[in-house]
Amino acid sequence: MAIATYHHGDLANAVIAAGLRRVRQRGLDAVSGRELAGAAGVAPSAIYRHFVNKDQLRTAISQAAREQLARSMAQPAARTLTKARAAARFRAIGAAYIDFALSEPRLYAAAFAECAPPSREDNPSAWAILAESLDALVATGAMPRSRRSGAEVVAWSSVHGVSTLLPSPLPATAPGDRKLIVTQVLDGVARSLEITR
Amino acid sequence: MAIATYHHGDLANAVIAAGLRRVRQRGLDAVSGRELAGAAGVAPSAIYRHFVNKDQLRTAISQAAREQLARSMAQPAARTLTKARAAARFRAIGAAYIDFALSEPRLYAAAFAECAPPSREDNPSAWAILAESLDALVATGAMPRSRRSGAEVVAWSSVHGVSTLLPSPLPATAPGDRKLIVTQVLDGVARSLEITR
DNA sequence: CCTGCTATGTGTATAGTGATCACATTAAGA
DNA sequence: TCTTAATGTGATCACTATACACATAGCAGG
Repeated sequence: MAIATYHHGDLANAVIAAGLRRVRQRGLDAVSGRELAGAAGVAPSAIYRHFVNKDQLRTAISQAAREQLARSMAQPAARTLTKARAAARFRAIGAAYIDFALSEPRLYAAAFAECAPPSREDNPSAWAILAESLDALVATGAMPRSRRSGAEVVAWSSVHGVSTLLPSPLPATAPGDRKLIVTQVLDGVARSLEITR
Repeated sequence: MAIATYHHGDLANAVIAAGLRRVRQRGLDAVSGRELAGAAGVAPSAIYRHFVNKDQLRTAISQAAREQLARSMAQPAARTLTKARAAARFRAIGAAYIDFALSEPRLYAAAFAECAPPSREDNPSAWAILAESLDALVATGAMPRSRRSGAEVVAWSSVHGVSTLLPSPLPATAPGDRKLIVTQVLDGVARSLEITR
């Protein structure tokens, strides 16, 4: 943006981007509309042309954070599907999820802030990525078909749980211990879903 | 409290109690110091004699919520320990945790609000309850000793994950489906830890 | 090119919030 | 009883969300 124009042109996205920056540094609770407006070079009240509420603004930021999480979960699908590759990809998706939570804790927290719960419809990409990798497990015979139903929730629960618990309630753990815990949880998921390779 | 005295006598606890009431209705973000002071029949600034910060106040409320959760997890220990009883108790603890999250969603969210992460030291009772039930599983031979190390995190992750995901991201599920999901996750934990009965 | 319509940004105002501080009141112990 | 430290009060400040009347400009149809 060079010369200041009266009309911003893309204020909504600029505000969300500024919000994400703020969230990474200080967390979702620290974002104030005035500050984001200032960062976008605009008067505080201008925001209300694009968001009815501060809550809606928070929701939009949260949604954007969820999209970043989903992007980081995207793993290259192997061309030739084998049991081992399907299992490895499934595991990599879980590891990516946990990695995101550990490397961007505030963004991760914002993504699951109470204000804006994600749902299957709301967040199709992440859910789809997981579902697809589970289908591949069944297709390659790495997981019994009988375990397929509800497997998304079982897998997501474990991964989400450890992602939430690792940074805050169990912060005393050394990086090495962390890695061990992650491995243990991912192994547990595999055992729980009877995944073999 | 009958006659209004200048000195309240137990303001800190009164404020926390009012805060918990507020949290149950509107969530942790909706609590304002002024309101809690009003509920306790005291001037807004009086709170600062007992909490240095609003953040500390939130932390105290969050801690109180965690204590309620731990209380609801307390399950009667059987006198004569059998494999089946140890397994049942372990499962009941997990189910109680999930029940609490579903019946008091705002309280549960407040308990794990980012401001005040619980830790092993901070919240000994819940951790101790879980650890003890795991020890009982090993003692009765319901779980191989090789799976004991780190089992707390594995179990807690799954249970915490589904507790967090069920109310908000997957709210479309019918009560019956919920029950099925809970069963599936608890079964998964048992399989993951190789618990038999 | 003009003319108006509509989306978008500005400035000001209101009410509620966290926080501070000097001061008032009281409980408890010397 | 007197003193002192703990606790509550009231006034005050800076900041925030939000509403509203007004200003500006992009754009469509003549």
